[in-house]
Amino acid sequence: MPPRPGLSKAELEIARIVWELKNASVRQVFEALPAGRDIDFTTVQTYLRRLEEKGYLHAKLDGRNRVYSPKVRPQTVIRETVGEMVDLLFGGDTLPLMKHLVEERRFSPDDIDQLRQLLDRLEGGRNE
Amino acid sequence: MPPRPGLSKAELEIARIVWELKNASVRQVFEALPAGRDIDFTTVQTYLRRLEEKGYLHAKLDGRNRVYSPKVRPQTVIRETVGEMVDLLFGGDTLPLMKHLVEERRFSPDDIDQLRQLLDRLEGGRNE
DNA sequence: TTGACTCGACTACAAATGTACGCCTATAGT
DNA sequence: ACTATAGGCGTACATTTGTAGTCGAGTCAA
Repeated sequence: MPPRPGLSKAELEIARIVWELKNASVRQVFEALPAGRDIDFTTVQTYLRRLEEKGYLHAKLDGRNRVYSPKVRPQTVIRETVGEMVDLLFGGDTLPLMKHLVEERRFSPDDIDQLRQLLDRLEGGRNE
Repeated sequence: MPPRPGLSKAELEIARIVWELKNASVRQVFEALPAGRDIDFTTVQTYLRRLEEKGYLHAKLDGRNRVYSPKVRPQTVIRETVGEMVDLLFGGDTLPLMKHLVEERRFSPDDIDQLRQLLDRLEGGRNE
């Protein structure tokens, strides 16, 4: 089986909304768009259709309305997308991305704590 | 001024090579392609031309050869690309991406140490 | 000086992407 | 029943992306 074709930006945006809602009709997705994101209803329809074609979403009929739900797990899409970006931007090396994030994006002290704990847990696992 | 148009994957791949080489002719870029990446010389030419058009690379003539060099700093491109991905995948929230990376990608104990140190430095800065 | 090469410029072109229109039918209100 | 709506479906279409071919001018070797 050919690997799933990748998601475009617009498609990803829409897919994310479906993930959040778990289950959504075109209209629901449309209405969930952030204010200011000004695209046509039918455009959303098209993205959802493509998402289904590409195998990322599942659609079932509720009466004559299509209700979309995730098919591929978000986790998977995230892994693929991030992986691709790491490859392209850092030649596959994750650490530089981490460094970039820590340096360039603002973290609250709270976030930093959480990260520290994550790292600790990792190390724990390793030593077990 | 309109914001620079984004880079496509193939373009990013090529741009990265130029960043590495600092300075490169089409042929040098072509030859620096990883084994197995089988695209035509003229294709590379096209990507470089587009990169120049989009304002990411600077080209100067060395005799009749074009030599490309970075114009926009890699740092900037990385920031934009990563930022966009964080928006798309995590609604702009960086922490989940960090978590994802820590959980899903393998880090060596050494990497973990480096990350810890990064975090420490951050906190130091904050408390100063 | 005649090939054999190499580049740069221009052109080409299919696929993917971003975005929307139009038509038909079911549905709800009157 | 009659009309104004809303949704589904198919279609459209410009732009961007991935990829390459052609042609003409310079360059090097014989």
